Amino acid sequence: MAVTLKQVAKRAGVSASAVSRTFTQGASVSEKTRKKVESAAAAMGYSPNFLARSLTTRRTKMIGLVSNNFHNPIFLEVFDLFTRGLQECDLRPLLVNLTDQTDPEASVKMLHQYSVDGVIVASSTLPPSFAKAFRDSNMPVVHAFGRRSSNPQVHVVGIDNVECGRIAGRELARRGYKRVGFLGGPAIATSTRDRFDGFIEELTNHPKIEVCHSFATAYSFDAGRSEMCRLLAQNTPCEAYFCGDDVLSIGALSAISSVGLSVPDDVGLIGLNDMEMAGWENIALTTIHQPIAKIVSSAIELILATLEQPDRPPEARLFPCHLVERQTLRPTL
Amino acid sequence: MAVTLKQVAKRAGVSASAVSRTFTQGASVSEKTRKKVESAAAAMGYSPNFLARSLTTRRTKMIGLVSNNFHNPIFLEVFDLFTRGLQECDLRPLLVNLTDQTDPEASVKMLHQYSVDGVIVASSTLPPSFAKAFRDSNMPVVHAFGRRSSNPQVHVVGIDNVECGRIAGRELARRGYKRVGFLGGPAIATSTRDRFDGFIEELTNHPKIEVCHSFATAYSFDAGRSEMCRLLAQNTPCEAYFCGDDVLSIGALSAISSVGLSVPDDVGLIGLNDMEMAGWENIALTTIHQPIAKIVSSAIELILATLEQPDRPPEARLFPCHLVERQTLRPTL
DNA sequence: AATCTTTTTGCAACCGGTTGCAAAAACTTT
DNA sequence: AAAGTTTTTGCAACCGGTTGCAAAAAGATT
Repeated sequence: MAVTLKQVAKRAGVSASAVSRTFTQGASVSEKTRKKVESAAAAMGYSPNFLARSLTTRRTKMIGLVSNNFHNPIFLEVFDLFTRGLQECDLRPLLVNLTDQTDPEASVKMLHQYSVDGVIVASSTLPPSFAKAFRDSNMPVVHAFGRRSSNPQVHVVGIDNVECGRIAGRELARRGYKRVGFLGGPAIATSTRDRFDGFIEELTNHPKIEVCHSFATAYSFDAGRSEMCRLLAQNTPCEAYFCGDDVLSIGALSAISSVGLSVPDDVGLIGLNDMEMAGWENIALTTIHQPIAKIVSSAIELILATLEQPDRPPEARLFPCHLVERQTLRPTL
Repeated sequence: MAVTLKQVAKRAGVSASAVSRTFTQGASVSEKTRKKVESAAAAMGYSPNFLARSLTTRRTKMIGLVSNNFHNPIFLEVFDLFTRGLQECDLRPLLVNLTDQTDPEASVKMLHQYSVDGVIVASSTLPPSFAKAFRDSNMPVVHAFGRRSSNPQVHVVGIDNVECGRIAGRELARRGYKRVGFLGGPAIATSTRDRFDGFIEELTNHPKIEVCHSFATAYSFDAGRSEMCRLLAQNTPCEAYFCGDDVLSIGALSAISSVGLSVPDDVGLIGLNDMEMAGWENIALTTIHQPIAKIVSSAIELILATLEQPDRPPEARLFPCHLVERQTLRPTL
């Protein structure tokens, strides 16, 4: 059905190689044959088959984009940035949605079978070992929103979650809260663990502040809401909470207002991410800004560099985060 | 680097065909050679290269997933459903983000060059002609969330937007509003136009009700918010608005409360989509439910059917929508 | 054991391209 | 015009698989 190179060659009265070269960057073709080929190709509506080409060039220009965060609105922004960014580099994302049902190993094999040039794992909950599985299968990998591990095996681009925990702890202390809580995402998520560690660490500097903690089952509105409901039903809820993520915060916000309490007067909240929605006026969440655009573009840059130079030593790029004050923490005393 | 079929054949002491057949569904191989091949393959870590295979089978099992809705949170749900659904059918989505900068024609060519088996256009703003361009390039297409056109050229799966407009109109009338507005998405979006038409049509049955309309620049929070700000600054804003989409409604909601008015006492709002967020307690949007899970699974079913039978006549599957009452319209009189 | 069927197998051509190499063509230089 | 250079060209092999076909092997029937 589709027009092939040979047909074009025939019509243009040249060899197949000539046609191939016409469509290959930097190949040697005279102006005369190029013209002949181009007009024949245009007339027949020919364009080269990328997959056939990839067989010999060993480049598919496809990048596996693997994520398991399809319930956190911030990931729509992330996907938008990734797809645009990759497209600008002439790469196409092959999307993999890692659900509970899917076998992580299978996705490694699958992307290998499709010969993707590289893989970007975009997840703050997957362990470094997952990203490493791609590396073991000889694919360049970047783990975006991942955790820097002690002996780095893959590139990591993200934030310093421990430091974010410290920022949150410091901020709550500064505002004079005396009883504060950590409301994390899933207890197994590396991001939650790190944020927790930083938070606790910072608050050991303030021994008078009482600290408690709990974990939601996911980074989602519902999980945040139900966990906060549980907390509020206890005898002594905290005065303020550091939620592991904005969407958790928004769930918590909803729980708080539904029992008739108000934010920040009765309960303070601080989130993390600064997703678009956090700035919506009916939410106005005080939160720690995570520079996702930078993270994404840096991840793309790093995967590109690794395509050029596959044995590049693993690198960790962590971007600084900062507080964005809105209306869910009471003013400094 | 990667293990090839020939290497496996050599090690197993059989021909290349035997190896190929071992990995091909329903091919004829004796139990004995299959065992030999499988153990050799396992030892060497071989798995067939899908792209090389696709050259002869003419099936890549890749589906182009094209969208331009990367700013509406409902599309995260849509992407989640599409990616899971496709994965279950052993298909992989090649994602295309159609931004203002990207040339629509280029995406047609690109997906053609990657030999995708089919294309799903997931957008309520793109015109039918866009989906048709894929058809013209000989790819099976389904336009999800699209508009049924008078002479259908491609499959369409979605809702009856005109009917949704009627439902909204009927509901506002039933609640006794005397001055109602339509706050649409982009005026060129087919979905907005249809919803508008249905809304107007229904309200002609209620000549006493005054109707006005305006259009936001996009289906986004900001667009909804700024358009509603503009409306509220006018002399005589309406008593209630039908917003073309939930995220517009939420933007509008924010605008209304920021000028100190309350919903539904001062202004009523009804949205469309029933995205997850509409149910969040701090939003509680009354809206028209669009069955996205059904739309998505139906779109996948239809593309699968069309892969089997490429000349299947174009079909339109429109699902009924219904009102979900929450707290942004005043009670019936 | 001889014949007929059915199943399994390998050969070779093919899918749609790319690319090293040597010959041919086009320029330069003398 | 001959010789030397550089550029362009086509041949043929290759990328990693699949598949029609006829021969070989295995199984069934007499």
